[in-house]
Amino acid sequence: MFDLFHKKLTENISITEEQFELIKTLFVKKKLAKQQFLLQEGDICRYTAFVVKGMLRTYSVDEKGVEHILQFAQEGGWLADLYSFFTNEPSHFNIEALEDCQLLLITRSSWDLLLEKIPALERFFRILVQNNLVATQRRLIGSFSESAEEQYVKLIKMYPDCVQRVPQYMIASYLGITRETLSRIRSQLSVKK
Amino acid sequence: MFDLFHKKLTENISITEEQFELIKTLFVKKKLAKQQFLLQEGDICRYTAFVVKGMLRTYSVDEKGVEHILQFAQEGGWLADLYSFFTNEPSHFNIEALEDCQLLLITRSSWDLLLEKIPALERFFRILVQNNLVATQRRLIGSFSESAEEQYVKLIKMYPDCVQRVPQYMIASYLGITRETLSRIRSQLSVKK
DNA sequence: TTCATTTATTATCATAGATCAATGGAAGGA
DNA sequence: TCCTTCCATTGATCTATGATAATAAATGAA
Repeated sequence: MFDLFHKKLTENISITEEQFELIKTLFVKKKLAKQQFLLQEGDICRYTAFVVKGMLRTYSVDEKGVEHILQFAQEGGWLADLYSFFTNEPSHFNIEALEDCQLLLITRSSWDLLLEKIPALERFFRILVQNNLVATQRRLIGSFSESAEEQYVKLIKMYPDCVQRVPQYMIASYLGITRETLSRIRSQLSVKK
Repeated sequence: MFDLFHKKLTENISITEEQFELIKTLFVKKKLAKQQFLLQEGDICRYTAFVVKGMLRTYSVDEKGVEHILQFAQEGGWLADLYSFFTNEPSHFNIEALEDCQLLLITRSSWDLLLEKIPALERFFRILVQNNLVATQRRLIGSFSESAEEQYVKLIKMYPDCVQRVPQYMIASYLGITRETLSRIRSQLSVKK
């Protein structure tokens, strides 16, 4: 249960055995069945989640009712609406399990306590957020400078496993295009080969 | 010189007088004339900059030679290619002064030293990066769900001062549209009123 | 002030991707 | 197994924005 968790934590910072014991006590195990929600629009994001097993998506729904996927998270990844988590404002996002999931959750108050006891974790989360920022910036610039086909090809190369596990229409939503357009792109690509 | 800097630092964390003296010694004053570069594509990003006075843009140039603006920074803002700064990989971005600027720069080694001495700063930068992430996520989702006109109107509302100080074609580049399209949008908006 | 350069506007035409609609497959529940 | 629902594909339009080009306006240097 905690193997992957420990591995990910110690990739960027070093923590003692004792510290890890404390960390373990503050994270809560949680199972989520496929299609269940960890967070729903309008609710306050109470948890930051580490994914032990399974896959989830964070998405929002616009005024026309169209879904836009902000991110997928797989084993070893982290999930939360950080804005809502830190401000206690209602979230605009939904977090939904795409498969049966095992998660480790931490509340805001446990989080504060934890950082008080283990300041090194502050760095860990900064790096996490920073990597996320860099990836999001690249995605934004990519959406400006690349065609839908280029973005799709890049996505398959970067996250081949993720693309496998997720229905096409969610890939389309992640790329900011319609499922019809993605379908056309795919058929064009298969002709090219 | 350090007034705004001190104000911004103490907005999110508390630091002692003594600590602030240390911080001051590690930031270097730098003037940049309009059109000068703090960072050029291919170079390693050696500094994280705080903007005391003036305005700058971070942008990249795609294969077709088109510029895409990642962000503007004004008084009180921070600038760097974080990826390059932390990995020492060559940057894909340019950072250019749009006006005569006064900056406070810190190098990576000073930064490491500083965080060692004042761990609370780790939190400060996490919050900074986190706010940037939230803003970038919103911009990304906005580019999926809103028309160019909607995005432009929103931008004027959010950063009216910034839009004033910057030429139209850079606003267009920031929005991911051409200057011609922005021009059309503006003339349509002026008719509507 | 004048000239050169940069920036903004406007018009026309081209196109990537959206929208609407119909069909065929695949998957999950009874 | 059948049936329902969801998902992917394909075709026929439509539309927002891009590309190109010409001109006008603004800016800055001499």
